[in-house]
Amino acid sequence: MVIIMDYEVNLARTLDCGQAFRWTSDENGLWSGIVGAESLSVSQDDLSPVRDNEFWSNYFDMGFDYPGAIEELSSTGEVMRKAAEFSSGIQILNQDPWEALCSFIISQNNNIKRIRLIITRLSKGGLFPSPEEILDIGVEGLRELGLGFRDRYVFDAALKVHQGDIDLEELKTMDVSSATERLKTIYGVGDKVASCALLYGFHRFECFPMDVWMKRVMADMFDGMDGKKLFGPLAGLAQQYLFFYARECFYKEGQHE
DNA sequence: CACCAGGTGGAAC
DNA sequence: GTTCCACATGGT
Repeated sequence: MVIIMDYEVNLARTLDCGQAFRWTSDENGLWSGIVGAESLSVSQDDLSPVRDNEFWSNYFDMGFDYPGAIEELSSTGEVMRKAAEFSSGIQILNQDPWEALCSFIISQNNNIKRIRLIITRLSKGGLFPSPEEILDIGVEGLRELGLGFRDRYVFDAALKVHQGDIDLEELKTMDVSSATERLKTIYGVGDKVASCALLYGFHRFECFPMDVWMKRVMADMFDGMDGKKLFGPLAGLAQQYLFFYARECFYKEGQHE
């Protein structure tokens, strides 16, 4: 028996689940953001600006078969089925690779609120700075923007991209393990940041970022199993669902104790 | 005023 | 190989 679940993009979940850091909503549920040189305001009630525009349709990953993916992930067990159902509507955004890389470098040993704060300051309300602009800001300038000890990390990423040691276009064509190793040559980029950059900036769904939350999830809900092996080509999506489910339900106060 | 946050590099064992 | 720790800074 095939169970068809009704699927609808959930704008708030998609933009506020911790994969992107530059979207804000007003009290009426109007979401505004800037991607590259494009800006958009959109609401759950009217997603047509997304559906009818090639750029935004791609950004919101409208071409991917989420209902099918949910069905496939659900077959791995009841916990995953529940998490996918709870998180249904979250799309994995096709973010700018450079911005995603920087954003997740900044995310380390940091909280989401302050990650947003720093990225907003870096962007000065407009475009996210290019590698060259980061170099121009300089390590001291980055420190003044509140990056803390991550200033050197972002600077080194900018330097390596600028010099061509890291070729973002080439990364798109490389297999995941090679791309991971390449990204890890950046000072301050380890397995977790590399996998976030590849998942959110390069749409590599087999990446399974292991942060403190996902370590808890795999230990508590999956008997310490390897998420990458368990969820395979859809591991990244599974991770996003489980991350959201963990934070908003499973470990939330008053739930499951 | 302590303690924490979508980790990582480096030293010590 | 593994474990421990400093790292800046804004929020609670």
